Amino acid sequence: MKDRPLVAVDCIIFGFDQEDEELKLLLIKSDFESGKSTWSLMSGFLNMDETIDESANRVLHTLTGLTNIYMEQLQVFSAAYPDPGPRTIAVAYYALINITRQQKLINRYSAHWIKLSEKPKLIFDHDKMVARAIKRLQRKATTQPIGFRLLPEKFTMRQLQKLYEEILAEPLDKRNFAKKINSSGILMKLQEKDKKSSRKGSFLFKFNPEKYKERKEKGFTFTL
Amino acid sequence: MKDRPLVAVDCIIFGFDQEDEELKLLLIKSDFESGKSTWSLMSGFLNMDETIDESANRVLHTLTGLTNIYMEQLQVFSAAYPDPGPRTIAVAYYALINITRQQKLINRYSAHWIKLSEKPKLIFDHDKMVARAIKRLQRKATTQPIGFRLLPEKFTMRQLQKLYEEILAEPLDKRNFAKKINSSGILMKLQEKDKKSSRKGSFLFKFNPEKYKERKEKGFTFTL
DNA sequence: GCAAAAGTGTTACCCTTACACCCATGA
DNA sequence: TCATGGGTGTAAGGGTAACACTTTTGC
Repeated sequence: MKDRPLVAVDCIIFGFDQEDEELKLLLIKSDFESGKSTWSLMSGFLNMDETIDESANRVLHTLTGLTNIYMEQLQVFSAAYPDPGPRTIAVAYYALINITRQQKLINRYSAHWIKLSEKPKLIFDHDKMVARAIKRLQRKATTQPIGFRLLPEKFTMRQLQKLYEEILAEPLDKRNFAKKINSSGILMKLQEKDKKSSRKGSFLFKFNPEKYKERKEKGFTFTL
Repeated sequence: MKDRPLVAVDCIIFGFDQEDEELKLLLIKSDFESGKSTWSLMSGFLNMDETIDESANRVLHTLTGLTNIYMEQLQVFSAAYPDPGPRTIAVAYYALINITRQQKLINRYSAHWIKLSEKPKLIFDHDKMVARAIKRLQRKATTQPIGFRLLPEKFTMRQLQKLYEEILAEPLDKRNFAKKINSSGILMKLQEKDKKSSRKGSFLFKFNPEKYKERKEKGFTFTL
């Protein structure tokens, strides 16, 4: 009989903070060993009665209390973990969540939203996982309409653009961006305006999943 | 202490047959249970002293005797395997190999090259894995110059086009194809001609990895 | 000389990009 | 009335896609 490794599930959790308009990561701080703090991704172990996807969802749910979150498997990382302890392999998932929705449960686990630009060094090969997740997110977000998962239900064109600028790490042209998004026809323009960010106020939009589904069936593909 | 699953490694092995110009899969036929034959991917189990990548290479090497093969991890599949037996998760890899290079070892394992278009039903969730691998290959091949891995060192423009037509499952325009490939500048046109396929003969080409590396460093990206 | 595949350019269209001014509002 | 962000159109250029005829050679 073969030996078996322990299977960990590590979650790269992206959030977009509308306050400071930055992309953030949800990280866990463990203060073991006399003040030397260590940062890591949120992790758990696979149970024998669940699939890996279920496991990842459970881990995320435990931390945030959230369900129905966009999650996708990245890949398996099997680099040797620090020697003592059993052989472990890690399956990495990334998740997209809307930051404002929850804050209660997070603090219980000493989890913190950290700006991507200020990411500390993480344990094990978690840094590699994050790098990989960013690349995947960049591709996915320009290929499928998943960016909306990081925003509240109603959002302004400006917020959406800022989000994509953060994801792609490059500035985008305001007019061209609006043109492209509008021509895709998968957003509903609401009559409401958000007046927080300017005196004039800016129109709110909503993602329209039915419209997207309908177009997709006709061969349309979202591309930014 | 957590329970631990058995970790299998399953290989989706693509080959391009220059004889009949078709994309093929290397599949294993097991004739257990009175004539009822079952098809599957080439599989093995993870050893505790190797990474997953190493494991996949070992499995492939065992079957084909080949080393230095293009392999890439697809993802983990953890669907419930037929009930009896230990809990297993499977890491799928896909590989690209040049069919003509080896045939000896393959037969020992009753492995067969099967046309993609004639793929039988496979055990477990191997069908899902294959479907996934094809999609991945389609994306990768139009994005990075990996198609050459499926051809011998020297090949004609026509063979390359046929290969891409197989991968993408759609016909391509001869002139536009040559134009694009040539303008990428990563092929060397040799003086030799291959005279097997026509009286006139067609020029042979070689992939030029140095040139590709050089261009890539200047920001060039291969796209078909 | 003819059959069979190889090789080669041009044009139209679309999509992408660059770019600047007026509008609405609250203070 | 003015400061602030919101909203909008056009023109040029580059890239993609469609398309047909000539060349070479073995038989």
